[in-house]
Amino acid sequence: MAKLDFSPIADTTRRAEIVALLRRAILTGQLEPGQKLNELRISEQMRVSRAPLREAMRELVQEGILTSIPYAGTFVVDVAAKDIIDAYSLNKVLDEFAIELAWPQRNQRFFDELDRRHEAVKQATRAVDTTRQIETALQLHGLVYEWADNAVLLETWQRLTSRLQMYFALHQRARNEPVPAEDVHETYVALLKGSDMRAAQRHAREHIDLDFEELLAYARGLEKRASKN
Amino acid sequence: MAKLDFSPIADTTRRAEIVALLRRAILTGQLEPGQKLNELRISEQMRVSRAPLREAMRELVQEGILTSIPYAGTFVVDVAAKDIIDAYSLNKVLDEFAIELAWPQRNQRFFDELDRRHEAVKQATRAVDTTRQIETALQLHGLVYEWADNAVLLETWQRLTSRLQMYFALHQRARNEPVPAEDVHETYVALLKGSDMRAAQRHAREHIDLDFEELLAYARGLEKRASKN
DNA sequence: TCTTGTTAGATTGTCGACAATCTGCTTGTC
DNA sequence: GACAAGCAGATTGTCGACAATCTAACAAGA
Repeated sequence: MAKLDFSPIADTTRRAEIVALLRRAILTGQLEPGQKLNELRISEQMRVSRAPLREAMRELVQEGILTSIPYAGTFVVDVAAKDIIDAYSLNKVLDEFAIELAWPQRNQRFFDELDRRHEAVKQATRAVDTTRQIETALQLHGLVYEWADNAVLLETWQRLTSRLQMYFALHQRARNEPVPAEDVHETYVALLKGSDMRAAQRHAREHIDLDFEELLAYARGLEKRASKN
Repeated sequence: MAKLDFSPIADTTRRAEIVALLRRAILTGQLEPGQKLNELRISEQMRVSRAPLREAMRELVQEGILTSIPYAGTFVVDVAAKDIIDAYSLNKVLDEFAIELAWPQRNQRFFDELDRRHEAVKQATRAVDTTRQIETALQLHGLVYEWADNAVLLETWQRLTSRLQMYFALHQRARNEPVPAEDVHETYVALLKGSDMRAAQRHAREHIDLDFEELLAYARGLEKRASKN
């Protein structure tokens, strides 16, 4: 019998589809921070009842991108400068740990996948598709987590990623100019292929800091706007 | 006007109460790993409809202590040795980070709270209340996270704590003998009061390893039992 | 004018019933 | 006896309606 790996079939519940739809809307910035989600309106738009919609919302609340106040409503989480700083500083620590765990697991398949994802980033960059650019970049960074062989770490990172993606999207949206077309991941990929783990960890930190500077500037703008109200 | 700090009023939704009830049942081991949660039966026992119960379950699924399979049911997560190892190794990294962040924030209030929580552990130990012993020990360890002033880190740890508490409870439940009455936190507390941060971090790691050895032995038993089926 | 009480409208929380799906048993066929 | 098809029961997923609660506007009184 020919050996064939089947991927798991898609979730067939409305709930799962609603979660995907809402998550995408939030992470791409179509739903803005602080915005209220009206259950009746959304359920009518999606042509579903409120039950699966509400269950989906509970999931996203636990995922940390929605926040719920009883009898008041469910809102897209507000983003403060502090949140971005916190997420990034934790991300640094986790990245270092992930690289350490993944390091001995690296093999040809790892390198191939690394190249594949790097290529996806470059392609999105060429196409000037900012949303996809963010997605692919995070997927590139996610590879070490997937290879770290630590389910809890991977899950933690995926939760963190949700917010990072949201922050990036907001950032991109805020500034009207297009994203830089240069490829900042060249060194990162090269180091992950190399033999100096410490160097790779160090670069991951510095690389993150680089993006961080821009994001932080955006965050400060948020703060200023908030203090006006 | 006298200055008075009001704490936020309790959540008044059935959903929130159900979450608390179920979480407690799982973390204390009353609901065993792999066990199926029958919605109709539970909703009748609690005298609520299935809607808030299901929403509560979604939250606990995202929290990582329940797992759901569409049209099949919702189950208490299975615990494998690998899960315990993964959770603990991540916990070590986070502990080190938390201590680093909390270190410059320490003040008299921190030390007072540290003593208070330490006292709570000792009291639970004297009373041979194993469930409470686990709870208080985790709260003691949680202090540095609360003082680290990083919301994302704190939230991550709280999620991790859920599982750790569950693992400990299962462990305690598995062995019939009572828990050791000695106090293993004396050194931990002393080091957090001291001036050598590295020493405190190092001890946190080793201390965790200590508990870990016992837990791992339990985990191996689980593996053996699983392989029989 | 400021505060307090009231009320109407909108929105969230909860309920009971129905639809979709799964599981295990039974039946029939070879 | 082995195996597939089909049926019945139980359980989960979804729906529409009702109850509880909040918000904002308005009225009444100090």
